[in-house]
Amino acid sequence: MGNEIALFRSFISKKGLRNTPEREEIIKEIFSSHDHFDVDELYLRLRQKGSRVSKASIYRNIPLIMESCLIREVWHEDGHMHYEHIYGHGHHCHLRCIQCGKVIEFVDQDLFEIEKRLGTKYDFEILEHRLDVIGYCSECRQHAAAAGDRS
Amino acid sequence: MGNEIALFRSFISKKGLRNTPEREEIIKEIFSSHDHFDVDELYLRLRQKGSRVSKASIYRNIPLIMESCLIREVWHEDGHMHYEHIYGHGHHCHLRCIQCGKVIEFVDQDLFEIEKRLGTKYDFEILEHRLDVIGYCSECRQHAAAAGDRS
DNA sequence: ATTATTGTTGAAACTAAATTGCAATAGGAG
DNA sequence: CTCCTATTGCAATTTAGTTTCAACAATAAT
Ligand SMILES: [Mn+2]
Ligand SMILES: [Mn+2]
Ligand SMILES: [Zn+2]
Ligand SMILES: [Zn+2]
Repeated sequence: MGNEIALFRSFISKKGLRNTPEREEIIKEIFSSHDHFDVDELYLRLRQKGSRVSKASIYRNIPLIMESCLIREVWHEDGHMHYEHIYGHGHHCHLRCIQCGKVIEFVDQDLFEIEKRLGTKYDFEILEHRLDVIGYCSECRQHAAAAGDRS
Repeated sequence: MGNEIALFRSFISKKGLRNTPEREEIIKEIFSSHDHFDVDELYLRLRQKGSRVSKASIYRNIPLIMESCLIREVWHEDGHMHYEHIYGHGHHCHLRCIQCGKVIEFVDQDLFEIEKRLGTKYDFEILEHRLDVIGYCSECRQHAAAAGDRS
């Protein structure tokens, strides 16, 4: 999978916009890792590799990368937005540890049933669902138990 | 239901904090409507009723009101956080129209099954789930169809 | 190849949400 | 009532995100 660049290039061209080295650097850096990311992190990663791309350019290009369906917003945390890949990643939801921040991705077919049921009941044309399940992972629960904080 | 005030009062006392007229005004105003709300809106509602409570006090008290389980964060939209009642409101999820902003609250028992399944599979102690289902409501779909935008 | 058009860039200014420092005030325990 | 210290309003600050602007560069036309 190194197709993101080509896809984004053609998306940009089709919109009558221009392919620039900055756009290439940004999209490459985003897809150089499979993790969830945020703007600041991405900016630092680019800088560390010697790129001179500005934060303004990242902020300006993220909406385009979302529009091209390569990434999407996942959650707003610590005062800023976080993103993840869509391309090459398939639909999934998140199980998150409130203590250590661990994230587990999962897919549950029943959610599509629920979606369908809701669409019928409330006469909605449903585009997507986002389920976040939050709690304590096994490590964090063990630590808490050892410390005697919770049951 | 006018019990929120008493509950918050005793929560504040138990924490060794102080009950003030500002806290009373804020909690009363929050529970004077059943709608989702944000800080600015709440501030304006208070001012219109002649309250002199500052925004800083609202920002300082919202975390306490959340800690007392009377309200919670629902979603971050238009650059700021939105909240909703928990007390007197029961757990529910949201179906939202991406076009007009309409929000429908629903409860689906299958979600608790999914929760349970995930807890077992990934060894998590689950605290809660949040499901947002987004799409177009029937009115918005009709308008779009009339305008010939989508199928 | 040259030129014209116009989208893109980095830097800096700006906006708005949320937080914090501070001096004045006021709960509430004793 | 007295004292201790939490809370308040205000203003300053911080930070995410947007916008302005002049220099630049991708692309199409000539
Ligand atoms: Mn993910
Ligand atoms: Mn709700
Ligand atoms: Zn954990
Ligand atoms: Zn609608």
